[in-house]
Amino acid sequence: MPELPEVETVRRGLAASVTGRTISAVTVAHPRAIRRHLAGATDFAARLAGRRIQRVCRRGKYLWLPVDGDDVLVAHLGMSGQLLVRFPEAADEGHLRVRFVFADAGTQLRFVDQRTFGSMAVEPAGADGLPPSIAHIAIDPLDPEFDDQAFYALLRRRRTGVKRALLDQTLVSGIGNIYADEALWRAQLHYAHPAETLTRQRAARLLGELRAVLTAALTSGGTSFDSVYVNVNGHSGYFDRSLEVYGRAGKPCRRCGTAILREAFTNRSSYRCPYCQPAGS
DNA sequence: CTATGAACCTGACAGC
DNA sequence: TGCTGTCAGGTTCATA
Repeated sequence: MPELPEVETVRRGLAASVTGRTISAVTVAHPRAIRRHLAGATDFAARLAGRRIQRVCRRGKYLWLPVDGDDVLVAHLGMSGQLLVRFPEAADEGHLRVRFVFADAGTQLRFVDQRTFGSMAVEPAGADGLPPSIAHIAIDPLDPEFDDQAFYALLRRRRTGVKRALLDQTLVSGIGNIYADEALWRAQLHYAHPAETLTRQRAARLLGELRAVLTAALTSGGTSFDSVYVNVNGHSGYFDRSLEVYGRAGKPCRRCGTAILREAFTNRSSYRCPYCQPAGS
């Protein structure tokens, strides 16, 4: 599950259902799902068995679960990963990759991932409590520690288009293709606007719109066009109904009525209103 | 440093 | 009913 609102929805679900639980057994059904755990499946399972989950944390699109001892279980959902809380008798999902059984609960945690771009790993926590493997990931805009002024300065130092900058998880995290396009539409910015020439006012407007759209999506439980993006109970969010540009090629802009444009961008798609977000804007 | 493309996978869908 | 091509909320690496 991709972007910040969807991952945060999963984090909240996990926090409510697995915090304080002790893992009794871990089964890795597909080695690719733990490819970032270099020591392999046996070691992965052994390092979690008998450990109690203390919390469920998130930065950007990454989740991590500190367990007793000094280890953390790090997870990234990639494009199609799901973390599901299921009763043991529920049939295995077709793309079940890792199963966590608890000693003290009637449910299991299952990592299901069709495309296997997601992955999990266990590692020792860093000095700051963050998993070392995500030290390169910037803080996200909903984090209370986010420094707006520092963000403007870093943004204007980039010699690239503003959307590219937003998608760079080392500059600001949690934003993907949907919410980048939505925030740019709200801020009336063209995706190729050079980051270095953004005025402070426009950068502030953009950051404000980013926070607004991420927060609104979170309230709806995230964006979901199909059953791939679901919370821990397997239910979809409904923010797709509130999207202004993403996926709306040819449909009228909700602000001016002009047909929304879809253009190739970095091996994927970018959506914009040609009137509200013309080249150069 | 930035930019591009490809790679990693599976499945859904459109068009022929 | 196939088949082929295209596309998908991400990250990372190699090559210019």
